[in-house]
Formats: sequence, C-alpha cells, structure tokens
Amino acid sequence: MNRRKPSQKRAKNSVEAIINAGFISLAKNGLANTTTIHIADIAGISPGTLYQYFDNKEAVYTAMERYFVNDILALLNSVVPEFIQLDIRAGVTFLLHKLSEKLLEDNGRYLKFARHGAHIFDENLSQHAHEIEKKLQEIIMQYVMHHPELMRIKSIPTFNYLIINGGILIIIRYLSESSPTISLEQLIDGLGNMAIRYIAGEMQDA
Amino acid sequence: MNRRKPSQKRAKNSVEAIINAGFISLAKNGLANTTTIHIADIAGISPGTLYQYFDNKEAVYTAMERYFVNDILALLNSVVPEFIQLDIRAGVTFLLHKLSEKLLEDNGRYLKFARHGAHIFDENLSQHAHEIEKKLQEIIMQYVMHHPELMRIKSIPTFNYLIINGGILIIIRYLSESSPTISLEQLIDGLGNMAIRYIAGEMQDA
Amino acid sequence: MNRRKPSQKRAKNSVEAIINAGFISLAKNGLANTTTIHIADIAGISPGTLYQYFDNKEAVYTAMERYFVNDILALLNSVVPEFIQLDIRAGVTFLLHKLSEKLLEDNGRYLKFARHGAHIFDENLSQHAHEIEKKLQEIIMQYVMHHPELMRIKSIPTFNYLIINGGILIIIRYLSESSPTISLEQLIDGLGNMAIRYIAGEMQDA
Amino acid sequence: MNRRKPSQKRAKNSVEAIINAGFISLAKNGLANTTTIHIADIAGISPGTLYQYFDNKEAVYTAMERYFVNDILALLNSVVPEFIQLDIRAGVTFLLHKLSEKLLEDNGRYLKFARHGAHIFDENLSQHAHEIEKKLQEIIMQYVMHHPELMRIKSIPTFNYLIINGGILIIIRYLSESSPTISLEQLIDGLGNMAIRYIAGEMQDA
DNA sequence: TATGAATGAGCATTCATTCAT
DNA sequence: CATGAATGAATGCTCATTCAT
Repeated sequence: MNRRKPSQKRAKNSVEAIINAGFISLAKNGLANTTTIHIADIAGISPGTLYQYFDNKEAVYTAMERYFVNDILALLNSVVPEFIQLDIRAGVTFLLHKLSEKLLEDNGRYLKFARHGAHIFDENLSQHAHEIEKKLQEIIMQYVMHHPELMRIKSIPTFNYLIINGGILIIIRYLSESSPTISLEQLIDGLGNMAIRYIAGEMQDA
Repeated sequence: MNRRKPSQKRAKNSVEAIINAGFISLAKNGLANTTTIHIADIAGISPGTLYQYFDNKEAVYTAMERYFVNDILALLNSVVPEFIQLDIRAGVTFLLHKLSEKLLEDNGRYLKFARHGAHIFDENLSQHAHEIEKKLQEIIMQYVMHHPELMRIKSIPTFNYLIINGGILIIIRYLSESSPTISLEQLIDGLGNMAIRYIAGEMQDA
Repeated sequence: MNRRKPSQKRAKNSVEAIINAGFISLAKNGLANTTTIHIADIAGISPGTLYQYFDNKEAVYTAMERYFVNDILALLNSVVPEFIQLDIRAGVTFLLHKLSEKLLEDNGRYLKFARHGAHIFDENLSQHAHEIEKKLQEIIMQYVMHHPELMRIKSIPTFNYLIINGGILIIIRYLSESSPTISLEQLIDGLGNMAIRYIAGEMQDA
Repeated sequence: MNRRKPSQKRAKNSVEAIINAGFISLAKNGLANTTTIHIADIAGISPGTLYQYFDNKEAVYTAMERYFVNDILALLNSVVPEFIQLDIRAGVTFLLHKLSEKLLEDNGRYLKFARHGAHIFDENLSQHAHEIEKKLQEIIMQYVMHHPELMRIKSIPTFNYLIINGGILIIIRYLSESSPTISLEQLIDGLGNMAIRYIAGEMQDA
C-alpha cells in the first residue's frame, strides 16, 4: 500500500508542490474547504497524481508539518551563533522577530497551519512539533553554557516551558488576530521584559 | 426558519443535552468526527430532534461556546472578591487553579473545545471568547484599584495581553499534553513568579 | 387505521380549516414548501390534530380537490338557468367570467391548486376533476335542448372536448401568467368568437 | 462551484444519460419520487457523478427543459418549409401531428415533463418554454406572409394566443389521459376546424 | 507516471407521521 | 380531543479515494 518514494526530479517537484499547495489552500480556504481536489488544483496536478505521492490526505498534512518543522529548525540552527552572543533581552527579541517573520512569510502561509496545529490531527501536539521545543531547549542550554551565571536559575525546565511555549503560543495568537490591541513591538518587548525580569528575580533568590 | 424556543421541561433538557453532547463528542471523537448524528446519539435523541432546537450544526457550536463562556464568566465573577484580597502571586495562582479545575471538570469536556477554540469556526477568535478577555481585564483593573501602587506599571495593556493570553494559552496547552515535562504546580508557580517579577521590575523602573 | 369521521362542530371547523389552509399554503408557499406543519400552522392547529382528521398528507390534497370540485359544481349549478337563456357567445363569455372569478377568489387560492392539478397526485387527471367535465357536458346538452337547431352540429363530443378543455386550460394558464400579452377580455372574447364560429361552420356544413 | 464542462466522450455520454434518465424517472416515478439517486441509478452512474456535471438537482431539470425545448424548436424549424405550403386546416393538422409524435416518442418520455412543465420550478412558465411560443408566433407570421389574405384577421395576437396555447395544452392534456372519450384524429380534426372557421369568420367580418 | 471521470460512503438536513401527556 | 416533542427514513450533496486509460 505504501506509495513509491519519489526518486525523480519531477516527482520531487510534485511532492513539494503538493505540500506548498496544502499551506496555500489552508491559508486561503480554511481547514474545512481544504480538499484534496483543491490542493491538487493549486499544485497544478490531478487528484490521482496526489495519491501517487501520498497515501491519503492526512499524509499530506503530516508532510506539511514535517516541512514546516524542518523550516523552523533550519531557521533556529542558522540563528544560533548570533543569538548566543546577545544578552537575554536582545536574544529573546531577536528570536521572536525571526519567528514572526517566518510565520508571515509568503502571505502567512505557515500561520494558519501553525494555528490549526494539532487540531488538524485531532490529537495531542504531534511529535514533529515537539522537535521544535527540543531544539529550543537545546539552544537555551547552549546559551546558558555561554552565560554560566544563568546556571543559578532555580528551575530551568519550568523557565524553558514558560518562555518557549508562552512565547510561541502568544506570537501565533497575536499574528492571527485581525485587530490586536497592542503592537507587535510592544508584545515582543513585553516578552523580553518578562524573560529578563524573571531571570533577574530567579538569580537574586539564588 | 427559526427553531421553536424550548418552552417545556423536556425541551430545555434536550437543549442542554445537545450542548453537553457536543462537548463530549468533541472530546471523544475529535472535531472531524463530531457529526450531528453523533451528537444526537450521545444526547440520546434523534437527529430530527436536534434540528428542532438548532438551525444547523454551527448553531450547536455557537451555543456550546456561549455556554462555555458563560460558565467561565460565572466562575470569574464568583471568584473576584476572594481574588482581590490576595497578593499578586497568590492571586495568579488562585485564578490559574480555578481555570484548570474548570477545564478538567467532567472528564475535561471543556478542554478540547477550548483548544479547538475559534478553529471550529475557521475565523478569528469569536466575539464570545473575547468576553472572557474583557472580563479578565476588568478584574485586573479592579485589582489595581485595590492595590494602587500597581498603577506605577508602565504599560498595563501589554501586561494584560501577556498575562491573560499567556496564562490561558499555556494552561490549555499544558492540560492538553499527554506527558508534560513539568508538573501543573510547577507551571502555575512559574507563571506566578513571572507575574510578580514582571511587576516588580516594572515598578522598580517607574 | 381510518380516522374518526368528524361528527362535532369543532371537528367540522377543523377539517374546513385544514382544507382552507392547504389552498392558502399552496398559493403562498408553493407545492414544495407545503408541509403538513405549515398547513397545520395556517389552520391554527397542531400537526397532531391534522392527523386526527386525515390519514396522511395526500388525504388532505384529496379533500382539497373534493372541496374545490364541489365549489365549482355548485357554481355551475347555480349558473345554469341564466346560462341557458343566453345566446352562444354570451353564454360562453358568461361561463368563462364566472370561472375566472372563482379562480381568483380569495387571492387566487384555487388557482395554484388548479394549475398543479393532477401534478400533485402524480397521476392522470383525478376522478374528481372529471366530474367537472361531466357537469359541463351535461350543461351543454341542456343548452342544446333549449336550442334545438344546434343538434345539427356534426360531432358534439369533439366540440365538447375542445370547448370544455380548451376553455378551462387556457383560462387557468392565462390567469397564472405574470405578464400576459393580451387582456382577459380579449381572451374571453376570442374564445367566444371561436365557439360561435365553430358552431356556425358546423351548422352550415350540415 | 461550476461543474466541469464535459470535454470527453464518456463525460458527454454521462450528461446525456443524466438528462435522459431525468425524463424517464419523471415518467416512471413521478415528480415526487424523482430523486437524484433515482436519476443516477437510471443513468447507470453514481450520485457523485451526477454532481460532477450538474450543480444541483434543479440544474438537471433546467438542462432537461433546455434539451426538450431545443428538440421542439428543431422539430419546428425542420417543418416550416412544408408547413408554409399547406392550407390552414392541413397546416394545423400537420403541426399537431408532429407535436403529438414528438411527445409520444420514446415511450412518451417528454409527455410527463411537458405536463409538469413549470410546476417543477414552482413558478411561471420558464423562459425556455416561452421560446417555443415565440417560435410558433414567428412561424405563424411567416405563414401569414405567404398567405397575405390572412392579414385581414382583426386580432392576430389573440388568435395566436388561442391557437398556440389552446393547441398545445389540449394536445398535452389529451395524450396524458388514460381513457379519452374521443380519438386523436377527431381532436386534431376538431382543432383544424376550429382554426379554419375562426379565420373564415374573422375575415368575413373584416 | 499522469490523468480525471467515477465512485460510494457519509454528512447535514427535512418532514410526514406518531404518541405520551 | 388536542398537543407538540420526538422520530427516523429519506433526500440532496460532498469529497477522499480509485482505476481504466
């Protein structure tokens, strides 16, 4: 039952085209109106062809998630060296800006997908998405290595959880709002403040 | 076209039963498998009956949201007097515990709905949901009135946005995880810390 | 399974109210939107009550037809004496005017029913409707008795068929048109002409 | 939303098959029992396929009407040259025979549709059907051109209305009867007589 | 490989009919 | 007798998926 792995150039193009079409359809038509036929249409192929590369619709979503996660991971990797040099506030601000940019790329094609997130799969956050969390934890640990004084923070796991999930969820939520009550700058600034003050407090206690 | 308003006991029960069945089906079957037939089944009625009380499926979702929002608003209202007497850390902790409890009530029937949130409607957060945000802002403002020293916080809107959205989103996210890496206590504690330290920092600056 | 025959005043009223509501709903909502619930609503009763007087929906239609046919027969009977005294053109004109008036009575409540005619029953013209035809034949024969020279018409059955069906069908059709190209007077005049000239011709031949 | 235009042989066949099945179902099952599933069944396709070619059920009816009207128009066009050469009685007789034949074609598949006519659409005669009326008016005018003495008829519009509607309605009605009281020959003869005598009378008056 | 017409199970919704009150 | 909430079979329609070409 498993579809052949695309081994040819055209095939690779088709796969990419389908994944891309998935993001576009989701952003344009919404989850309910994202049908395989729509996706195939946008990808410029026939529905039959779509099924030569994907077992079923969910496999397309999974591939989209894989693609999205890889893109974010690549972004994070590329950004680590610069990030590590920055102080906390600048670092947080820097990362959140990068994330916002990525989510708004190409008419926000990732944004809707990120918002729908696990809802598409009707389960807990997918394993793929956890990779982003892990990568961020890793990056934070690298940061801590470069800034040993931070080791005095009492509960690094809690801090990680808060700053990572809080940061990502709020940004996604914010970007999805049609008429937000504060500006993106204010939001990112606020998150930066929050991080720096939390850390300052934790270190004072220690 | 409008369905009859329930004027009898049995009818009122049906409406409640349908709304309740909506939450249950969502939690059990997921969004994609929450069909009118499933809902009717769980409610112990026939599909025809569902349509005597609701114009269409979306109307059921809207009623569910209304019901959920009302429940949360009632919770918040009932909790204000106690909340206002507490210090910040205790207050935040108190509210987040109340929220968690509510979301976990009845086998977490609200949780999935809260997670899916506006996604069900394929649009921005519905007006109803904004009511919760407004109520929380209101409560925070009341709190500030009782604790005038807080007026020195520079950007109250940003603080509100962060603490309200951050708090809610992280809690929902956390409760939805199947194997979280930290405990709920740690999470709520961390959020309490974050709030108190953010405020402390802001007030120091002022 | 047969419903009780209404033997009481209220019952009789209900039956009439239902039949009447049937005509009204048909005229107002069209065949497709004439549901038993609508009919009951208009009749000011509950659907349950409707089924105490009628076995099913079709029985309502049948009763409507019976009622309609009786009304037309009564009209024809009441009109015979005057009709018989008139000359042919005047007689035809007279009858067609009477028919038009009846069809337009009460906001044309009969008209839609007459147009839908057998379509409601999905069969050939119902037996009831044939009674009208027979009555008209009878009237024509009475007329011939009073005007013996008409006996010279060669094919009275054919003449009857043409004048009866032609007259009725064209009138119903005409009254149902939203923007007819000629006036009702012209139409009735034309039909009168047609009758008189047909007869004149037939008698000349004889 | 628009269904794909049939571009392939198979598709074209499907469209024709569906339209044809529509006529057959209407004749066999009646209006109330002509469901999309029945139509698809008769056409030998699945309901899904029906909806690849038609937006909805009404679109099938519209296509049927278009098809029917086109067929009648083609018949009329093909018949004009011969018709124009004939005298009035022969012309009327000729046309009515042609019409009867067409309506009885293929087990009378058109007949039920013609009877239901606009009732299917629950409105006045559809625009398509008016095309037949117009075409007949046109033909009559051509006839008059070839027989200039007819110009002396006083009211050509009224004559047209009577002869066109009367002729068509009576024929349809007659063919739909299960046990008519006269023969088709007699009916058509009678209509021929009526036409010729009406005209003779009108011209005498002039 | 690519196509796209065909499929058919499944959905939202309606409405004639019933029956406990 | 009257009610009207409840029923559930049936309808119009969609869409993920298949397969002959």
